[in-house]
Amino acid sequence: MAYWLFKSEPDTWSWDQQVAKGDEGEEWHGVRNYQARNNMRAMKVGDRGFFYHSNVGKEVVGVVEVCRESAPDSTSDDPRWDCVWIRAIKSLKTPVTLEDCKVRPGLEQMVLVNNTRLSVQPVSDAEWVIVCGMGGIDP
DNA sequence: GCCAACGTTGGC
DNA sequence: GCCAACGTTGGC
Repeated sequence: MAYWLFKSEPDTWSWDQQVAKGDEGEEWHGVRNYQARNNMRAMKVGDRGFFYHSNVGKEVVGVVEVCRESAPDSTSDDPRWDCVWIRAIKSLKTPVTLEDCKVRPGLEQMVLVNNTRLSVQPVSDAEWVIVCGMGGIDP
């Protein structure tokens, strides 16, 4: 199973809104970046991801699961843009801030730390375990 | 609100 | 195919 990280500005789409969608989940639409899209195309149903609040909070707040594989983005007429659906699994007991990640040994290579502008990114197995630990949840 | 980093666009 | 101009993201 692969791990990912999804960024959203809480003013646009927050963790609370994602949780409110329940098991049905929500289309992760609006991504217009090739790298982010390619990451979504690589996802499989059942893959897990972190839900990160950018700008406001700047912290990982929850865990999501991919519930539909990549398909054309319903909010775009451009066939280049695909996206997956994700559903909320659980909230972190303690949100893990960007600042925490920057100083945490073992997270030096994390994309969140090194490529601030990529909105859908891969997370390594080791990083997943570390961040779950920081957030007070089981991996 | 500013600005650095980065991606995309379009003229040549 | 290069590169300047421009737009967007996101941390500060």
